Amino acid sequence: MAQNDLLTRGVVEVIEKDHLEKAFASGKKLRIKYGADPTAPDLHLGHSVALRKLKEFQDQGHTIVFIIGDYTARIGDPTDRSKARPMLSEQEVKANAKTYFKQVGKILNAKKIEIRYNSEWFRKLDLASLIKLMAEFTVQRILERDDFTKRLKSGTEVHSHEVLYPIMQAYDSIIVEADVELGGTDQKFNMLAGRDLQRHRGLPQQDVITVPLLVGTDGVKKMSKSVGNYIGLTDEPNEMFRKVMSVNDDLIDQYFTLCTDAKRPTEDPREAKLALAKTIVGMYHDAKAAAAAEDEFVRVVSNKEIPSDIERKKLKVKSLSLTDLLLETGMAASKSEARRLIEQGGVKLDGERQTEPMRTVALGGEIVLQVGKHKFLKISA
RNA sequence: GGGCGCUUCGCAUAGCGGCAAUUGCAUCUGGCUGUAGACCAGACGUCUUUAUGACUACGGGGGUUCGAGUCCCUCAGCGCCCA
Repeated sequence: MAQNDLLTRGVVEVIEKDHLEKAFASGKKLRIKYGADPTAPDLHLGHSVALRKLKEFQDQGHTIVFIIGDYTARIGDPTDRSKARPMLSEQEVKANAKTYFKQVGKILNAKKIEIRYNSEWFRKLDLASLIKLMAEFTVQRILERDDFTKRLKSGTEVHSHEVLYPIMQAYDSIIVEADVELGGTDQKFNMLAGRDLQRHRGLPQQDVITVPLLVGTDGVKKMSKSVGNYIGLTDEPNEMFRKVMSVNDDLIDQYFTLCTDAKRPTEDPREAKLALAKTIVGMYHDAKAAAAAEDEFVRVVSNKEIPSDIERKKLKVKSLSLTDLLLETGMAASKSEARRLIEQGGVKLDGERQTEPMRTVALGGEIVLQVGKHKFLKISA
């Protein structure tokens, strides 16, 4: 990829651009810092935006420094009170990191990454040093952060430890001697805090690159696992294909730019999205799987045929009511739900719509049970 | 330390003693369509002999009452204000 694309495609802002360009021109190998959260080891396309950018730098011979924020994770973040996020043990952090880097390896050369756990230095930081560190920032400066301001205005609480996050992240930059820090636009403030601290200590300031936050499949909120609008890097080809196809039309261009190296081939949204889905599945699986997924999609979704590969389940009984069948096979969570689905016309047996909840189903050979549009199950006695 | 208030479906909300309980979002089903979205219709505690049915539910426990989400006491969690 051309060097000028490096700082433009899929990039929102570069601070300081001139400085960074000079550094590139000098041929110096830079240390590029990226923060990772070990609490959520499942990566999705949203993460891939930053990772793909890092990959470009890696290909130029720069060093990617991954900071695993295990220290903060182990303290637990009470901001999200609804979840009462549990503290992670050392083993859990390690296990998460392992799955994390396995997925990162789909994009970056994992062997060349420098991995640092921030517990390495925070564990040793005593109170006196922490106070000294905090003295290097003013409360005003910290409260400038957008979400703090908003929460203060609206009366939502801001826990006092939260103001430490930007400070800790800034400290990370000092320790790993970052030349550049890369992150989503939501990280801008924290990354700039790194610059502040470096300047304050008379160190060279890191440059900051922000990348866009990918909007999720719903077309509204940023992609995240908890919202459920995500496309996971480890999703099965068919599922991945389907999810890409369900992306809002307005996002097609954005997805091409941020998630692939390709360009949108055509104006037609359906065709463009098929190409997009095929490209993305090809990236995280392979071309063969992508082609198969496309066939499957056309067959099942476009032509409404039965999928080629359906899960099977054996039942021990010879006959039972339709409601019980849904319950037994786990296609419905309760009898009431099963009844509801049947009454609303969402249940088919061998392609025939069923409307009678109490009818008895005789099990002999194989029958195909369909619930809703996507759930299929092959049942044998 | 003193005063006030909050806790109801995944989230958010209504609820001045008759409530399986409002509304929005989310979710699910059906319709429409180029997949999705948007849009339209419906559902959204469980169970059954499907009924003006039974049971379980409005933070926990106790009480008043024919009857309590609603009133009283108490415990817990959370928040606001004054000092």
